[in-house]
Amino acid sequence: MHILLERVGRGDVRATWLDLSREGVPERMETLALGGLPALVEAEEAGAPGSADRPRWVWDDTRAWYPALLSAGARVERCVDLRLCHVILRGSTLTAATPLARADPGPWDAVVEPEAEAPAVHTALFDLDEPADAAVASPASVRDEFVAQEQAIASSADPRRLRLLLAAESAGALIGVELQYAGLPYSAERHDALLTGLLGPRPAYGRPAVLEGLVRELREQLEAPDLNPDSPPDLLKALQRAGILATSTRSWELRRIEHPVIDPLLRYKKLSRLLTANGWTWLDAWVHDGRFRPDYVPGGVVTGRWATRGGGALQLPRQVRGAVVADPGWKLVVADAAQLEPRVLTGLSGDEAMAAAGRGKDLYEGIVASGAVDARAQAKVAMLGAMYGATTGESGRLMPRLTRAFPRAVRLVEDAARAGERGEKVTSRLGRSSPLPGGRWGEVQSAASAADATEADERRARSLGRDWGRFTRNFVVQASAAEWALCWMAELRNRLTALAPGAAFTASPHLVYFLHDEVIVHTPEELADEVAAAVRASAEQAGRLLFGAFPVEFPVTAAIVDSYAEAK
DNA sequence: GAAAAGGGCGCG
DNA sequence: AAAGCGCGCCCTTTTC
Repeated sequence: MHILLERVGRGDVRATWLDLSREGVPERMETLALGGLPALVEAEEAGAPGSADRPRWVWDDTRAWYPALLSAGARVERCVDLRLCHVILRGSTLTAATPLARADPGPWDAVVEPEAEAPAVHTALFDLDEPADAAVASPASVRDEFVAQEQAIASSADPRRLRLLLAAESAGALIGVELQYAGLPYSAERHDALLTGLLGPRPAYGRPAVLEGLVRELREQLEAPDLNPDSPPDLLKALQRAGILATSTRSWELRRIEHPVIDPLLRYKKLSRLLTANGWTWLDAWVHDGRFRPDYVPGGVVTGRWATRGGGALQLPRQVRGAVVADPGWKLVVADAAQLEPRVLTGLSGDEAMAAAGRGKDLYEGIVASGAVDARAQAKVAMLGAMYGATTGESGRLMPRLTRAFPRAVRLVEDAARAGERGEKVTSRLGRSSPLPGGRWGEVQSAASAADATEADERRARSLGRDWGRFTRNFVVQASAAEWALCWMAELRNRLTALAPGAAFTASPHLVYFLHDEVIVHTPEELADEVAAAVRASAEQAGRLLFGAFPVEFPVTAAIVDSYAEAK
């Protein structure tokens, strides 16, 4: 049963019960005040979890509906996020022939401006004074859009995969809101202690003492009393005056130079980065009441990966992970999918040899054992090179050996690269397609094939083509890996709910962090082992959902710890 | 004086 | 060894 929700009039919501087997004819409709919605949701969600008569809530945008429901204690098991699904169906090669994909851009294609959207965590319970244009959809369009999407899926080239993708994407939208609601358990005290230990006490203004001392040292050693080490041109000039032949001020380049100024300079860079990215200002802005609550954006990346808005949650440095600490009596289960992308490539290509290499062990060790390369580091660099399109260096040199050992896997990424070079779309396992090259790509390519094309035109076109080929090469793997991760997390979410039936969301095991191929669950100590088992079982299930019976394994590590820093 | 671009670095 | 993919965010410099 689908229940469509849309805003009507001022402060009302219309719920429409729709049974798809009845041609989109509504079973019943009900208009209620917004304040009454949590009660409706709770009543409809009260059935046995997972049973067929469970509702699937259909709305324009999960971020606009779910935070207030969650705050009111109304948890939702399943939804359809029409905005996210629309993006997928408009772009997918599997639905290219459908009316939904062929129509001119409409309101559902509008980019949602971050500032037009209420910050999810601060949304009051259905603010009645919300401006009228806040709703994305006009009153009639939720049902029209839902019906159009259903039609597009049904007439697509692979409805099963698309349905799975859209369900996973929508589950991701729910999880994104729940992650923010729960927050990552975070000790501001530990973070502050770490900063103070490395930088000195928090200054009222200006640089902390340790950084100030380093700047003084740099200025003396380089005999540049006005040096601003934060200015790359300034710094480069000072280095060159001191006889250091660097072409940039990047740390990895400086690291190879032997000179007494390099050590303090590298220390300055590291500490300065810590201060500006995750210093006290960051702490004040993002950590409150023992929780770090970043603003996740499911589907925020072209490949279907998530993005974040503010807080930099997906770049939380290893350096500060000791501040992520479980509550007393609780544990963190930190889970990481081992070598996810190469394993996804294995499944995509049906490469039996690579599946065997990854069976029961570290995939890179397995590649060494297969005789393709001599050392684990080589296996890793070769695989990354294949998936990213490396042509030079060690990675490029290893490609022929990798190709000989795993022809199917390598052919899959090569084919994706060639398609991109021709300006075609490529499509992930479940049906997310890459965008077409934009900007001046078309012009450049036609200029290069024109009769009067110069050599420079051709070079430029080839270079742009290769660039786009590397993007599509990586797209098929990264997008499919993102799908695996969504399925993993959605499955895990259901299993966690089942571990503590009837318990309030944040009083039972729940997801608190997601990082592409890694999740953290916050759980009462006594359930930690069961959570770890659920994490592994969910990974197996995700593998089956994407690749059926093909024997590619998806091992996950699951560490039961008090602090994130203790994992791996 | 604001916006865009560039350099750099954190994460996967 | 620092290339080859996807990001977000900070600071400085350049451009409008």
